[in-house]
Amino acid sequence: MKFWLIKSEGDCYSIDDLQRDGKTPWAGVRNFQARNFMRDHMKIGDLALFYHSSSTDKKNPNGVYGVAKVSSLPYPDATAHEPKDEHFDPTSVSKKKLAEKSNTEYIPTWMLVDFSFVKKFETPFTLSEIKLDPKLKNMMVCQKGSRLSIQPVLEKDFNYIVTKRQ
DNA sequence: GCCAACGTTGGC
DNA sequence: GCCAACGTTGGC
Repeated sequence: MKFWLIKSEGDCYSIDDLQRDGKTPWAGVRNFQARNFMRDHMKIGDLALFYHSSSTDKKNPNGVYGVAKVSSLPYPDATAHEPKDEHFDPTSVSKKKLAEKSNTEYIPTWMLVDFSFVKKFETPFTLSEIKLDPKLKNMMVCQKGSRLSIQPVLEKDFNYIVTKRQ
């Protein structure tokens, strides 16, 4: 079993949205490294820290707001082929057309997994808290310029953060 | 709103 | 295959 950190902009899709929905497809990831983690390394039951990024609201600082769980096998991200979608990817569409024309198998560019709600922390474990804690100094998320929206997390770091919020 | 970091694209 | 240009992320 592995552990992850998944980022979402809090005012775009928050832990509250996930709690309400119960489960959601993690659509819109358009970074190969992040996709590879979902497609090649996640297993059903893996746990992830749910991180809110890019907050401008002081009342909702950036940080870990709760826990989510991988709840599906990887499958194609349909939003990549929806022209109206924010994350529409014309390159992936032409790849599909080319495959159909040449009668070869189409391998979807973008794959995702579903995440289901596990818990919401009573108080978020903020980014500044992570940065101040020497035990967490190696976490990817607190390193400068770390833009990766899906990151692997060490089990000890995962447990440390979750335990501190129980 | 600014800007550093960094992934991706495209010309050569 | 290099690298400049460009777009996006995300912290501040």
